[in-house]
Amino acid sequence: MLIIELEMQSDTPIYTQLVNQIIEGIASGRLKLGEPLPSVRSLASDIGVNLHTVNKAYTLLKQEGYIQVHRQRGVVVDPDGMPPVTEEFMAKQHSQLKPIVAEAICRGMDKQQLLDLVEQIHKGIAETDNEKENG
Amino acid sequence: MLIIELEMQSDTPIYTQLVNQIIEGIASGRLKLGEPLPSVRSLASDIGVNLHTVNKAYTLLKQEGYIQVHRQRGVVVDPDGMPPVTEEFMAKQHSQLKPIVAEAICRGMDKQQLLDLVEQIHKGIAETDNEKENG
Amino acid sequence: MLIIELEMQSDTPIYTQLVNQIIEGIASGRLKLGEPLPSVRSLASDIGVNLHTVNKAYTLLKQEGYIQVHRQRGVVVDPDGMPPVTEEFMAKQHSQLKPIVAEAICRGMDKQQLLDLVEQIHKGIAETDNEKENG
Amino acid sequence: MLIIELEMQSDTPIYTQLVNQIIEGIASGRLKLGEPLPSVRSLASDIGVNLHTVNKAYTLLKQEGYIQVHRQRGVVVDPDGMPPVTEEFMAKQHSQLKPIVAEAICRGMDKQQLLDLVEQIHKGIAETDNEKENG
DNA sequence: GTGGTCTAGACCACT
DNA sequence: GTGGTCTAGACCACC
Repeated sequence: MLIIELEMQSDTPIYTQLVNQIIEGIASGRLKLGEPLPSVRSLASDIGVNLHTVNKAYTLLKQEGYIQVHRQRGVVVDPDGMPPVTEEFMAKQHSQLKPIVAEAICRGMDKQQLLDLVEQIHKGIAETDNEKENG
Repeated sequence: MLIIELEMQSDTPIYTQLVNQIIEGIASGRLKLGEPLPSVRSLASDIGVNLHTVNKAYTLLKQEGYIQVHRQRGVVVDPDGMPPVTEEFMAKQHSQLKPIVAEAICRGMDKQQLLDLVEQIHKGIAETDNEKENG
Repeated sequence: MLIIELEMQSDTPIYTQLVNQIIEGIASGRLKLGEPLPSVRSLASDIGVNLHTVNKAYTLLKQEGYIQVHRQRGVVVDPDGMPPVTEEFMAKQHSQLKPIVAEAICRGMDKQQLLDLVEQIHKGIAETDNEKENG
Repeated sequence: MLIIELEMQSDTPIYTQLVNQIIEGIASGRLKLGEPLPSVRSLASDIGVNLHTVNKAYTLLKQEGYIQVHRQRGVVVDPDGMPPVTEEFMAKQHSQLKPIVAEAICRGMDKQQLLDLVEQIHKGIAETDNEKENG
């Protein structure tokens, strides 16, 4: 089971934190394709948030193609694979990264430092992935 | 003068878009240290938003150390330089980058593609800077 | 509940008076760590000011680390403790105290009188704290 | 002559900075009773601010009894001595000190640290005073 | 119902 | 004319 850690005083909405952590779970391999996720009800009670909040997160993940929601089988990580790298997605990545990169430049981080940071984050997420490959 | 382009129907608050674009302006060298920014009122009327929205953006930029409100020269890019790379800043960068990297991994972008994207964005911002150097 | 007393004709902005009184409430122990504060709207209507004025006070207190906006519990005194004594804070204290001390010297208060005044104010704030300890 | 140092990007109005620095000049003994101050015009041009700003500072200092303004002799530190410690003054000191002390308590400065800080500031101002005594 | 955001319009302090 | 403050009223996102 994926361990969800929420910061209730963050400015990031809870449903967004949920979405992010589930996507990170998939990216890291802790959640495998086809693997079941807890029901809206049980997850909501587990992490102590409103049903609507979990529901919103699941709805978003479904819309973007990360999960499937079946009446009987429940919620599962989409067994047919992840959504592709669309132009729309690239545009979103670009617009999200731009202000981050700009701020880094302003404060004097050079390009290599920034790339190192991204690489470090990538490693931090993907290393569990290797365990999956070997497991 | 910096050209501000707002997306009024974006989910990103207008004041945040303003903050980002001004930071990008500084990062790109289009806005130089000590350079004056338009007054709250004139910028607000120029871009067609309320004065308070611009004021909020300026207040945030001031708090983070990007600009100063000089009693005689008005609002200027902080002539004493940009805020440093603090631990707090690195933590913010990390938490902002993490979900972006995770989503990229999920969708099958490999590490190099991601690094290339960041590098491309970096170039896109910094190239105006070079024009300044050479100009 | 903390009793807020505002002087509407003071030259001190209302939001600053609010910030000060809430900080005094925490210092005196009348507001404990983790204790909830009234919502922006209810406090605004209670003390008869605009919602934005209260909001500005809360925003400042949040930025300085005195309070948190918890997504479920609402606004609370930061349960993780108060902000530390940073160099920046000491510098602010110094620059605020300097003109006060200078004026006292001019008017002939000697050092001991001044120290007594500070001690008296300190007691005045901290004594409620003792009541809490003993109560 | 008193050296005036203004911070144009401070949130403290320039006229207030002027008032404070002149009072500190008197407190430290660098400005003696009866000593002449520069005219509004010359001071304004010296420090590069508007006439009105200097005028406002002098007006306030006169109202509080720190200086005298004569048509012929010009502006002088009041030769008859400084204003006394009135109840009104004590009330002002109290209300100014209260939020400073409260914030110090919140952040964990103990009473002695605070008293030490005040004493240190007092010394910093008054030590020039001794030179006056000996001079 | 909560805080967050935006608008519109007003007054004041400062320079 | 500048920024700072305050008000009033509105809509939205979140829970």
